[in-house]
Amino acid sequence: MALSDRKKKILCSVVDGYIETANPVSSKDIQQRCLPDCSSATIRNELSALESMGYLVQPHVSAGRAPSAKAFRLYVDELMDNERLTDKEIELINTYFNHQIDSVEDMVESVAKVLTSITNYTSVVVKGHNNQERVDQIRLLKLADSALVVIVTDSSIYKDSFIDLPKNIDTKWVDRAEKWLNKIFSNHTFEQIANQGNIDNIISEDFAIYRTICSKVLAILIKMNSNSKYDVITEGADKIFEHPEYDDPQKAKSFISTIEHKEQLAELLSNKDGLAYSIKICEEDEHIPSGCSVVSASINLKDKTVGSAGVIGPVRMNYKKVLSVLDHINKLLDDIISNDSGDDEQV
Amino acid sequence: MALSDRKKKILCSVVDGYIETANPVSSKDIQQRCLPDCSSATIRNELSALESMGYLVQPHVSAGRAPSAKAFRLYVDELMDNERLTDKEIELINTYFNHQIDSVEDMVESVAKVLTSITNYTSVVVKGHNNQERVDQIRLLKLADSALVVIVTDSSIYKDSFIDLPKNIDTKWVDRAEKWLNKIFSNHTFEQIANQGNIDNIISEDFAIYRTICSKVLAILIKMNSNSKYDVITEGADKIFEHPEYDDPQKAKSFISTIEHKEQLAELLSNKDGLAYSIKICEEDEHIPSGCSVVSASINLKDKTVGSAGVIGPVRMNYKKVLSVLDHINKLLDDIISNDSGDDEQV
DNA sequence: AATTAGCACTCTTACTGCTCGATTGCTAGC
DNA sequence: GCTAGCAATCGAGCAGTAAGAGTGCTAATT
Repeated sequence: MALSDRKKKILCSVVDGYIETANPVSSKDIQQRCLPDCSSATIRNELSALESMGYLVQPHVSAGRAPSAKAFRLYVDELMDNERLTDKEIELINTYFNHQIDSVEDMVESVAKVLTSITNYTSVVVKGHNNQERVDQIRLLKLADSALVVIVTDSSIYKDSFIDLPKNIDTKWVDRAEKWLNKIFSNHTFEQIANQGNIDNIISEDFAIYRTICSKVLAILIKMNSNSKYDVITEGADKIFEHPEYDDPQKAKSFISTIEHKEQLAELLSNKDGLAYSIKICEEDEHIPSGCSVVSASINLKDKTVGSAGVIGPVRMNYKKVLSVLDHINKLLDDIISNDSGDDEQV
Repeated sequence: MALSDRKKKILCSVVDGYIETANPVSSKDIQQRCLPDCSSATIRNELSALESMGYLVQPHVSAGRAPSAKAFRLYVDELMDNERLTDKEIELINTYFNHQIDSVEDMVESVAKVLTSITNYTSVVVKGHNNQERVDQIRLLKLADSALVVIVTDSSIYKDSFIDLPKNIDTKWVDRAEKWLNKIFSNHTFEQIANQGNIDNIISEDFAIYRTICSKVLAILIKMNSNSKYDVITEGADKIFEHPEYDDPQKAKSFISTIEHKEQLAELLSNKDGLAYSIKICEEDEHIPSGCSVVSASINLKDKTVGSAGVIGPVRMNYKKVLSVLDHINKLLDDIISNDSGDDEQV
C-alpha cells in the first residue's frame, strides 16, 4: 500500500527528528518542524496509522514515536534528500589527503581516519581481493634457503609469503623457476587459478623439478583467493560511546565484539550486487551485530574496485551525511590518482 | 618504615580479596580468610594504620578497605606468591600453538589470542624493533619503474617499502646498486645508520650515480629506526566489559581510546630497563590511560628479543595469573623454536 | 601494652509513594 | 476530513524510610 504524500512527509520528519535528538518525536514536534498548517491531532491520527503499518514504534503510551527498522529502510531508499557538505568539512577532508600517499596501506589509513573524524562513527575499510584480480607477474627473491614470493597483479602487489627452497640451489635455478611460474600463472585471475585446482592439471611431467615450487606457489595463490581476513582495518572504535544507544555496557560490548571479528566485518562491508553504495540496517533480533547499521561504498582506483570503505554505527545514523562523505572521498581519490598517474604504479 | 609481618599478611589478604571480588574487604572477611585467631577489632586497628600509611582507601565510612595503587605496587613487588597454572589451562595454551607457525605474524597472532583467552584481559603484542637490530642484507626487486626494498636483519625481514627507480634502467644497474647498498649499510644497526645522519657522510662523490637510490634507502632505514606504529596488535578489546570497573561508559570509552592509539600502547609495553617482566600500575590521575595496569614480558626467539607481549586491564588485575601465563608462553616458544630450527629462518 | 567485646554512628542501597510534565487516544463538534 | 478539548497513562525525579554493612571508639581484659 502506497503512502500518501503527507504520510511520507510525516514519516520523514520523524526519522530526521529521531536521528537528530535520539528521542521519540511527538506530534507537536512534527507540527512545528514541517506541518504548521495541520493540528497536532491530525498528525496524531496519521502517526497512529503509520504505527499500525509497522513504520513507527512507541516505547510507552506517553512517549512520542520512534522509527522502526522498516521506516529507516524506506527513508534511505526513497524519502531522504541529499545533504551538501559544508566548506569546512570539505577542507578538513582535503587535509587528510594532502600528504604524499605512497602505498595502498597509506591510502586505506587516510580513508579510515577521515571517515571516522567527519562522521563521528567507527569506520571500516576492507582492502581489496576482488577475485577477478589478474596475476601480472610473479617474482622470487632468494634469501638464504628461502624465497620471498612477490605477486604483482593488475591492481596490487602482494609480498607476504615465503617458501622454502631446496638446499644449495643457485640463483640461476631460481630465475628459471621464476620463468616457469610466470608461464603458468601470469594472466590468470585468482579465481581461475583456484578453480583449476590440482597441480597435475597445470604442470606437465617434463618439468618435474619445478613441480614442488610451483605447487607451493599455487597454494599461496589459492589462499589469496579465499583470504580477506588480514585486510580489514577499523578506526575510531571509541566513537560508539558518543551515541546514547550504546550507554548500556551490554550493547557497547556487543559492538566492540562485532568490530573485533574482522572476517564478519568484511562480510558486512561487502557489496555483492555491485552497487556503488550499500546500506545495511540490522534489527535487534538478527544474528550478527545487534542493532547496527553499516553504510559502505566501494573504493575505485582507475576504474578498478580495490576495496570498500564505510562506517558502522547505530541504526539511528545520519545516513545523509555518511553518504555525502563517502561520495566526496571517492571523487577525491579519483582526482589524486589521475593527477599523478604513472609513478605510483605500486598502489 | 617497614611493615610488620601481620600488616603484610593483612595487606596481602586485602589485595587478594579485592582482586577476587572487586569489592572493598572488611575486617571480618580478613579474619575468616587468614587470621582466625585475631578478633576483627584488632584487624580494624591494623587496617586503620595501613590506611594512614597510604596503602588502603575507604570509599565511605561503612565500607571495607580497597587497596591503593601503592598497595598494588608493594603487592606485585614483594607480597604476591606464585600461582601454578592448572593442567586444563596449560592444555588450552598448547592448542593455540599446535598448528604450523610459519611467520612472525602468525606467532604474534597466536600469542595475542592465547593471552586474551586465558587471562580474560585485552592483550597487546608489539613486534620488534629493538634498535640494536643489525642489517644483514638489502635486496632490491625491480618491478616496472619501481623496486621493492627488502631489508633482512639478524632477527627479521622487512618488505613494505617501495622506491622509484630512474626511467629505463636495466637489471644490471639494479644489481650494482644493490651491491653498493650492501657495502654501505650491511652489518650496521638501525641506530648506527640513523645516527650517521646525512647521506654525504656515507657515500663518496665517486659513486654519485647511486647517490639518489642510496639516500632513498637511507630514508627508509631511518624511518624504521623510529617507527613502531604498525607493529602493534591488540586482541580481545571486548574483554574489558567483563570487569565491573568499566561499567561506566566514560571509563570504557577511555579504555577503548587508549588501545586505539597504537604508538602510545607500544610505549606502555616497552621495557626499558631490560627486565624480563614489567608491571605498570597507573593511577587515575596520571596522564595516559586512566586507571589501567599493563603487565608485559619481552618475547625472545633464539636469545634475541623480537618484541613484547602483555595485557592491559584494570588495576585490580590478577597479576599472579597473568605472569604465570606469560612465563609459560615464553617457555613454549623456546621449545617450538629449538625443536624445528633451521627452515624457519624467515621468522 | 596489646587485644577484645560491645555499642553507637555513618553511609549505602533498595524500596515506596508522591507529584509533575509529556503525550497520547478519544469524542464531539466544525 | 479536520480539530479542540479532555481524560488517561506513563516516566522521571524527589523525599522519606528501613535494613544492612562496616567502622571507630571506649572500657574492660589478658
